[in-house]
Amino acid sequence: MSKIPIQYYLNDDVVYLAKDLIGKYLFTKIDGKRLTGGIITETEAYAGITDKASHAYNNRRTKRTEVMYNKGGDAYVYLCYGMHALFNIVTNKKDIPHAILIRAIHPTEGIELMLQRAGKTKITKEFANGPGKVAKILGITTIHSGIELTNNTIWLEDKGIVFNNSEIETTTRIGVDYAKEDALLPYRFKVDFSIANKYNF
DNA sequence: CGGCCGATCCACT
DNA sequence: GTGGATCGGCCGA
Repeated sequence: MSKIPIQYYLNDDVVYLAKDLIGKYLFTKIDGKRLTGGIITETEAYAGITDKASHAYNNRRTKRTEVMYNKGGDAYVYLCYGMHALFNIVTNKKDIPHAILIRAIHPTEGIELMLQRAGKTKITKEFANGPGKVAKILGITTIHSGIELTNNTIWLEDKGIVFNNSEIETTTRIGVDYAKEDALLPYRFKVDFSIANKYNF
């Protein structure tokens, strides 16, 4: 067990962290018994009060976004389009509302349970390639917003997987056209399914 | 209090 | 590649 410690999440460079999270393991044990998880293969950085794409832009504080102002290492989960839970990791110090959206994983642990949660029978490259799907197969819902990732419900581990820099694609973020010039920032990082797959984790 | 819409996904063509 | 599902959060009145 090599759970990532709280200090990791306090780093003040959210874009660096978003890229560094590629290759880390994300695990959940929602019912306290059964483990599910996989390797993070896609992330997006949301850089706080100066980032027009962030829920915390212009220091906006609401009941929903309040957990983004916690110190790094908490989960921020919110509902999108009325039906999809989206899982984010809060980073940086208290009152600096940075967060990283986990957009895709490469499933490795608890495959049967994850297939069951998704209502699928086999793993394809489409299985865990969107943020709504990731939360669904891991059993994450909005009730988990605000919990600490150093506990045993949702946590990350570093097992030493490092992708080559050339294997990590950097692009603009998805679905943030409303953020105008900030929609052009290179804050999305992803490893293609076929690349993660060839390592045969 | 009413109305708009989103850090999406899937079925269907 | 397109449109419908579906609802909490947010804003303006």
